[in-house]
Amino acid sequence: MKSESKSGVAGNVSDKYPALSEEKLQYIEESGLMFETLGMTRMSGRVFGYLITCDLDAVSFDQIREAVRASKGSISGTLKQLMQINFVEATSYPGDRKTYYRPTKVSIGTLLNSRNYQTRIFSESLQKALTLKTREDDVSEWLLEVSCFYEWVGKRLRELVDEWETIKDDYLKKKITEHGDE
Amino acid sequence: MKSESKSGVAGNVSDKYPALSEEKLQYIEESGLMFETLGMTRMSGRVFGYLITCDLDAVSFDQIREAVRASKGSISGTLKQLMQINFVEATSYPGDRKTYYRPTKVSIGTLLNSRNYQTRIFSESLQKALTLKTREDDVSEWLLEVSCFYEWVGKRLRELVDEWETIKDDYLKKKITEHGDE
DNA sequence: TATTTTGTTCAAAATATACTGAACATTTAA
DNA sequence: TTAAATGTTCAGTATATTTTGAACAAAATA
Repeated sequence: MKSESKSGVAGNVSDKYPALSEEKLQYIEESGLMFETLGMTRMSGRVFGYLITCDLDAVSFDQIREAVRASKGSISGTLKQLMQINFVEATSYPGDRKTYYRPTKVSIGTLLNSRNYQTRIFSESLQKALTLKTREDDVSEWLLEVSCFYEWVGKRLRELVDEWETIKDDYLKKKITEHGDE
Repeated sequence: MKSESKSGVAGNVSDKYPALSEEKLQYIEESGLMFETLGMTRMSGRVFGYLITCDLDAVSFDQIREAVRASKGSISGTLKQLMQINFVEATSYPGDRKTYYRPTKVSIGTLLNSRNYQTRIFSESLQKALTLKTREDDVSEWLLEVSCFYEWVGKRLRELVDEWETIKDDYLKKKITEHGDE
């Protein structure tokens, strides 16, 4: 016999795992759309959104599958993607043959670096354009300034990461007391 | 700087406009692929790539159309896109009913700002995830640190733009003499 | 050995996006 | 007024991407 949905809204696939709150389900969808605007797949956003809000140390393939309501194939491919870009990592437990997944808590430096990748590509393309020009005009000037700026700012950003490491404890403490504890 | 080859290797669609060098045609395609990786359309990259390398103050719809070999409809839509995001601007000349297009030479500050847009979206999404969690764990800690870092770095980046404005003349001068004039 | 668990793979279907080309609108020129 | 120039719009087509679902593989268990 199939079990009926407990929450009157959208029925759950099964009752194997505790149901997610309506808010979390909604967040998972939002995260999917957000990842899409970042050029990734909607599914990868859903999976990541689930992993960072599920309040569990790590979750199984099937648990993810149920949370985001997708096929095994889709989950399999998506997890591979997310692990490839180091957004997600796998764990396992002795006496358990399942693989468990959790968000990778990558360092600020790493995040900033991948964030800079696209900018670098763009900047390098502008530099190349400059070499192809046969006359000097305000476009040449602009191309030169922009590509130089990105080169310069790249260096400065690396310094900023170090600076953050030294001040972050104070900054975070201030932030937490501002909002009050939970 | 390189000199333009007049005898195009691959036959052009028409001889209305001077042929582009093989190198520039190749760059235009590269630019298309690059824009695609940035989440934009290939055609917008081709058009922008043409505009920044064409060595003309501004070019007509038809000139663009011939350079990138696309339909009128595609050029029309693409130019609209590029003007929408302020990568391209239109000009006109008295006694000439055509519209001419050229790359917008936007300020460093503006570029940095639009570059930050996606990051801000991502960071805000992580903040929201934090509010949905029902327990404190290392994911909460990570979410808090990352979103705080982005908030902080946003401020610092605005300072960097000011700093750039004060040093850029020296920086560019150094850059130019490094490479030597051609 | 046979069966169950835990996934992976891949062809096909569903979906989304970009591009073309013809019809249309608008303005200027003849 | 007619014709030419300059684009725009949009339906249909072409392409690319994502997702599904069934078949498959490997490992553990009965």
